[in-house]
Amino acid sequence: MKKNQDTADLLYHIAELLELKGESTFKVRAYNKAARAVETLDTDIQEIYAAQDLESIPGVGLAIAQKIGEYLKTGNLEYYDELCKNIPAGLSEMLKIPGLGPKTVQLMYSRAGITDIDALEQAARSRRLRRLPGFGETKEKNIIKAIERYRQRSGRITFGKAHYLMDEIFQYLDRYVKTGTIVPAGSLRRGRDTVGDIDLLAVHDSPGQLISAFVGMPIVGQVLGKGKTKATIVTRDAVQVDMRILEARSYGTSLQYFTGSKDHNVKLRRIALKQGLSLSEYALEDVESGQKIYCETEEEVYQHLGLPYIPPELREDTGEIEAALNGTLPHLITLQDIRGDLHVHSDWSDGSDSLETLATAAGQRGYGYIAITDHSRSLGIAGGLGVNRLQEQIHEIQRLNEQLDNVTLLSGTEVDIKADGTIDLPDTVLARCDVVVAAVHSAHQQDERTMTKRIIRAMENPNIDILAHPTGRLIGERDPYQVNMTAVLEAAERTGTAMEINAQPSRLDLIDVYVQKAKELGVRIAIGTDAHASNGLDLMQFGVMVARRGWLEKGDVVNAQEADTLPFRS
DNA sequence: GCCGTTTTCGGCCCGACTGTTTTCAGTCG
Repeated sequence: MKKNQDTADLLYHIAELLELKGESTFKVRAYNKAARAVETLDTDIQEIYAAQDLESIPGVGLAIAQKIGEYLKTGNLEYYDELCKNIPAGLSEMLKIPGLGPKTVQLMYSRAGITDIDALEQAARSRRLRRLPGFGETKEKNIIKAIERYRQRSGRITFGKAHYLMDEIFQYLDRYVKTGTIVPAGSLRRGRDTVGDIDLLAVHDSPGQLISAFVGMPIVGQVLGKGKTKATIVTRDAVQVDMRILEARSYGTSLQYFTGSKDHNVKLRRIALKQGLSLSEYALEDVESGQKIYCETEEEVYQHLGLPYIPPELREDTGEIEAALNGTLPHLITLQDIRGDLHVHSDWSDGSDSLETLATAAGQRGYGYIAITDHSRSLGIAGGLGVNRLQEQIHEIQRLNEQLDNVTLLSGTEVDIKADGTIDLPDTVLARCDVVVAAVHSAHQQDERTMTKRIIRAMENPNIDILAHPTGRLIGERDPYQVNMTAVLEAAERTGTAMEINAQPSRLDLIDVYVQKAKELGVRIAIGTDAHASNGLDLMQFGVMVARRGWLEKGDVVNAQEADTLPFRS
């Protein structure tokens, strides 16, 4: 569904160009909103276009629908070409420099002829920028620093990296917050698979002291801002972290506000206004009387608006507010619901721990079972098991199970889906396994049609229980392969194959949008850590996060069941 | 440009911080 992303990118770019042109912010917002809606569609936009139903996409009206239509039909958009003609291409990239917005970029272009980042840097270094109205020496220096940061910045980081960085910060600040609390907000709290920057909120008796400690941490590379209630730093490896100090009486409204998403908040505020209430991070305020209602918890905020509590992972304005109004919010799965792990590697292939060690680790986590799914023989590089070794392992697991008390080891394998969709181990051997996980590990470059056919062929093999890391992406390193995920999900439903949410922070696929789609289709989901050592079992929390973002409940997840009721054990 | 259990026209979330301004505009989240 590359066209969805292409279309969304086009709309995003139009929004940027309109911004630079000085168009109404509402128009800009409209294009951005439409772009986001297209980006998160779980249907191929070409199908929607073919059904002449583009305007059914929320945020897409007549004007944008026509533009999308023209683009899909001809591969071009005259309106867009016209915009590009009048605005130098480099201006869009200048907008990406933190601190520079459309007004500033436009001013620098019209008054100083600056059309890209290189020219901007030159102007700043030669002290020509400070002559512009509203500019000064400080601003000039800040722009130079911002450009340097922009050039070394790595973009969004994985949720896992953000999570571990947050832990590190908490450990450091621990001694300062004995009398208060610090919690994450923003996309980190919502559990997005990538995080742009880290938002932290704190309640503390001596805000000044906490802010000073925060900007003085050893990991700080640069302090971008430091005020009474908020500070912003960039770590040495270029991750931005914001810290805000809150008042205890406003904790609920503030946490709600800074958790976002922006779209969720906008809709929530609109609902508030309809009830005569203005919602800010400080309080709910009666518009007429000016009376303030303080909320110490998020639950109170939602309650005052007549809504049940909406978990952070759902707050993306993808129907959660409507579901809350209708009383149809899901009871999201939690880490405590997980009973086992169905994707684990041992030292029989490229893992580092023995079967016994893994069994013990599973027990320590309260699991009833884990499936040992070492690589099959195609992955020679990962020490893949051939038929004989796998049979040996099956015997060894049977032997161990007789000694184990609370944990059952399931014998399994992670087989390779070859380029033509066949499996690299014979069915006779697969049939002897408790769990067979299948995945693509090669020929990622196949076109969408070939890849889709390949995967579906594998799923039609009755021995295949789970399709692992279904898009093959490695966040920030490798794009997902081209595959028609809707067709794959329909095949999963038809063949009874479970789709995996791979809990590795660099993978985290199936992604949330398709998890939700899978649920709608009645496809089961397995959350697997793909652990290569016993501590890798702890990655489960990241997989559960994705499941929650996909609206999953306990009953939707295979490994939230006990071993004896697993659907594919015969 | 989109949208409608007060609206098909007139709205569209709200406040902190910064740098430059003597009272505010721009940017960000």
